[in-house]
Amino acid sequence: MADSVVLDPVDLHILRLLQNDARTTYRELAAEVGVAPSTCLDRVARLRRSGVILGHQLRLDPAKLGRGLEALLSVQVRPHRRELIGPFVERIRTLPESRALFHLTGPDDYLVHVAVTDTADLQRLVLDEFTSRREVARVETRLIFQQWECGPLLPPSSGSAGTGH
Amino acid sequence: MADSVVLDPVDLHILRLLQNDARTTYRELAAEVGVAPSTCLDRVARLRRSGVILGHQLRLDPAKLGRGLEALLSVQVRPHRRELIGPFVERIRTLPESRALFHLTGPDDYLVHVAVTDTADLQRLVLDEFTSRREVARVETRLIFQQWECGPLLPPSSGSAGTGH
DNA sequence: CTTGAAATCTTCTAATC
DNA sequence: GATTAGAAGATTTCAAG
Repeated sequence: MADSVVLDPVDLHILRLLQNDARTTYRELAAEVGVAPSTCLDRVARLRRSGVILGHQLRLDPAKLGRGLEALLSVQVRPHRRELIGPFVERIRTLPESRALFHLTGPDDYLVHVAVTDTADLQRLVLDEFTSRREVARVETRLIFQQWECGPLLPPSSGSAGTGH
Repeated sequence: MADSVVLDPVDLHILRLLQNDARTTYRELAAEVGVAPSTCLDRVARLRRSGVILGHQLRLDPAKLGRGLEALLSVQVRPHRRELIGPFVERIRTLPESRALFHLTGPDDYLVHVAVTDTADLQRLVLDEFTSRREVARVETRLIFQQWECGPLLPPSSGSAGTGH
């Protein structure tokens, strides 16, 4: 299920192009990669089936939606037991302010990436949704000055990833 | 530039649908929202022009690409001056292991989300690309057990965001 | 993997409300 | 000013080689 997949240079080329712009047409992909459009269709369908491509996502600007302030919240959940962390995760995941949630090693159990209107909104969020919860032992808030997406995700340098199956 | 934009219920409905699946056709959007396909085209084009929609992105599974271990690195850069942090950011952004980079308030200046092959790969990355740099004063590594994407990004509850421009 | 054709989708113009 | 209908042009998709 989590095993890596064998990718040839054509797959990698297609993935790089689609990561650059997920709306690139099969015709353009074909011209760029040097195969027929139907081959690109076939490759992309296979990459979807094999789970390499999880989906197509819209990137939105939170500031344009009235959520111009972003922050990371480090949260300790104590005691750190399944019957407490399950509901915690579910609640945090469904908050409209939450963008991403990580379960981590280390003293802080969770990291929550949130997008809010302003500092007052952030204060409300921390007080009403985090520190008010019995299982939340500690919350540390850090504001995000700036963030960057990084280059395309590709297999480690060898070129074809792992041993496949 | 970062001002929020006025969105009516049709825009919000379209955004919700596209965040669910960015490949939804205008025809399907139209049927769901209750307007003509050409209207959907128009709305989406406007949302792009106004900057609400930044682009279309492919979501990939790092594990399937041979990067089954993810981690967050907290980094202190000292002294924290522009002539040092500029090259640092540029270098980290272009690492194939980097997925996202945040400049933060608080004692740790940067948070780097990385995807690597295994713990040996992570050790190499930390030693060769972080602690070996003169301006990196401290690196704290936390492994990611699990991560979740959260619900669709929408304007704060009032329904239409901000005052527009 | 490619060709080629059919179905579907995107996109534009003109007309309408 | 925004929306719709309809038509032309692309694109996607499939079957056959």
